[in-house]
Amino acid sequence: MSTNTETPHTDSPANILASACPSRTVMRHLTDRWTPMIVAALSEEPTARFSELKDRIQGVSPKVLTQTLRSMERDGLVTRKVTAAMPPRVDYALTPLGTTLTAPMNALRRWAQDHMAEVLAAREKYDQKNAL
Amino acid sequence: MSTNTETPHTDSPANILASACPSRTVMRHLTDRWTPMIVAALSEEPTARFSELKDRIQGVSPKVLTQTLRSMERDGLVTRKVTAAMPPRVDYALTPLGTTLTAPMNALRRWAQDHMAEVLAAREKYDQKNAL
DNA sequence: CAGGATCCATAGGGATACTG
DNA sequence: CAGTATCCCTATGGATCCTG
Repeated sequence: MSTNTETPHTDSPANILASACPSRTVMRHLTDRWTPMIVAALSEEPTARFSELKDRIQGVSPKVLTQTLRSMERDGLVTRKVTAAMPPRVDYALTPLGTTLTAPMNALRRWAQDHMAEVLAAREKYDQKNAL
Repeated sequence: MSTNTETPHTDSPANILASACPSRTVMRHLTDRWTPMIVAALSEEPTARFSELKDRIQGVSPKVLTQTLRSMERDGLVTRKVTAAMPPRVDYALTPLGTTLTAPMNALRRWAQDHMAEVLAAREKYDQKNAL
């Protein structure tokens, strides 16, 4: 496909640390406030309606949930299937690409949950030392 | 320690999806704009000076880098060692706790880098379909 | 039900200049 | 060198009301 016959599949100069690298925009979306939670919810319940998501992800507003879902859809992480009817029904699910995200994303989720206490303790200690 | 003699070590009701759960604040810090990059940098180079970090993490301003490092220090992820001298020298490194983060965090980083092209392609396709 | 529309608040973060 | 100090801006996200 390319004129370069060397390094056939190692052609990933992508680097988060480089400011011009597009992978940064990818990373930023992955770290959007609600993205990890949507991934978490959809990895537990493979397909979910809008209001199911809204209920399971406590505290998210409909507007922002929509925004984030759209962004994820645009990035190819999520599918949106509309079933025209009354009342309307829209189902969200992870794409194959999105599914490959669940492992790393849930790992991060677990880290946050598992180390919550340690982090909280560290914060207290830090705040004490540095004069509340 | 507790009056509850059951489920001795399963006492982690931490859940990202619950709005009141403190793990959310942990997660939010993990997904701060520059946190993943600092973890990436410090996992490659175990100890680094301020300006080294600033150079390796392209585009970060000194102010925001300081902010993020402070926040990570407070959360117990990073140590800050000052060597008083002229010129001053400050070294940053991951704590043991912070080190346990490198795996999940770098997994996410790799995902972003490895799937960059796919995501970019998905975006283009989406934008075309939905009238640029 | 699934959002779109609107208005609004704030905090995250950028640029620059300065200092111990 | 390793930051602070300032000023500023806009993008993220919250609240509320409305609609196909």
